[in-house]
Amino acid sequence: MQMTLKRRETMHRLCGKGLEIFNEKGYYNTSLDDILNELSLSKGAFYHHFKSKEDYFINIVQNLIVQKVYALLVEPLNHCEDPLPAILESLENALEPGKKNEMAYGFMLNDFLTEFNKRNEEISSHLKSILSVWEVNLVSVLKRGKVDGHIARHVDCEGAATYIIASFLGMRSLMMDSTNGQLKYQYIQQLKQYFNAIAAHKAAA
Amino acid sequence: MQMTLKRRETMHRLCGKGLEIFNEKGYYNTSLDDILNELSLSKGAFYHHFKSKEDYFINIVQNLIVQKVYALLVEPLNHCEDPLPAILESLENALEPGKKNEMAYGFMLNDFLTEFNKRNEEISSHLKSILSVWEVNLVSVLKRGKVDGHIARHVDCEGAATYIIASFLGMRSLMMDSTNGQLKYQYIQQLKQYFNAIAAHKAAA
DNA sequence: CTCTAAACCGACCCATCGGTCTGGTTTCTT
DNA sequence: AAGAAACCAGACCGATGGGTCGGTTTAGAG
Repeated sequence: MQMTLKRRETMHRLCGKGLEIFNEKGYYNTSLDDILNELSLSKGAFYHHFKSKEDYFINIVQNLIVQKVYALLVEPLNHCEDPLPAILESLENALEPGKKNEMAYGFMLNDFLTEFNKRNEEISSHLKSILSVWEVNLVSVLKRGKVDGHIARHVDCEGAATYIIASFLGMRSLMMDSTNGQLKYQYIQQLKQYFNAIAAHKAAA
Repeated sequence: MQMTLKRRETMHRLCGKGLEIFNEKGYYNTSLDDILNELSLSKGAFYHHFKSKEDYFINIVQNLIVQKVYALLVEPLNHCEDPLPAILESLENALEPGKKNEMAYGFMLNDFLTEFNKRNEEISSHLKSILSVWEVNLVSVLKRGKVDGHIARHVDCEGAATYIIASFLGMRSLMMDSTNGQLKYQYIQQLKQYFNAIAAHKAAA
């Protein structure tokens, strides 16, 4: 039983540090030794726990990234009254630079998505399925908002969800280097304009 | 003189095929031999014309990609009356799948941007400067639109430009695999909503 | 204290790929 | 014709990095 604990602990350390460095330098630009040296572990230790670099990364995706996306972008939408402000807040939150240099700028789906596209079908599909979860949830929240009278009836919820996701992914691309806080502010402002266009406008209260 | 022509012709073939394959498989995932075999050329030929793979790609960026962006996204905006519809059309155009399988889906700035980020500062900066040209032009066109009374006075043109670019880049991320024509349609529709929000609404005509 | 198996080490293997080098062939110049 | 310069072929080099393998340590069970 203790051995299983040790195993878990090591795997956990590997995954955590792995995500950190992969996010920093990219998957293909990070060698196993880069990570292993950092943790003072050896190749042998690594291959004792994971069958390949790919297997390792999939593990990271499914354990850490999924959780991150869910916590930041999915869950917060499910306990709100008016969806539009809630979505806005979740996006703003996800674009927030992490405390210290840890996991800067929310999460990194877009970078990985692009990196694995046309290069590793397996990993790509895992990442895409994460996006899909987000999208489905967005659509459902938007539809609810329509029923509740917060969103105009003419709005195409699927289209809106896609559009929101696209703008968010693109924003992360633009923010990838320059720590330009301005960008985030601009984005939120413009998104508000868009949300204003699809919100239900109550008869003058 | 003839020699110079030969040189140009070979370099041109190399760049064309290079962009095609790099776009297809990514820069780091494409070896020189991949390209050379396709053209029945040798390493010797290659290194006679370019000093390195990096030099080669920069050549491609500055000759081919710059032109593509300019022709698709910059130039069309400079001879229009109302900027908003013109922008919309240029984006729609840029998302169009190329004829045949040649240069599918407009261009590929976002993919390269992500690939070189944190990996090759030199190439990154070239790519970013292309984005910058686009952005500056967008801003200037939007400002003109404001003066001409097509765009509401309260609009932050810089913010709007950033937002448009972000949504476009993100859209290309989403479209990268699935040949989902639906996506493009959805995007254009939602963008229209946004444009509607920042357009100047003439007093009931 | 032993014995076993999990955990771990690190030298090694090997495929890939950017880049070099040598030498050959075509093309232009004189 | 002949020499130079451009052009190209392809064997080779060196570094990198994923993956392997035999051996060593550690820790819990009996």
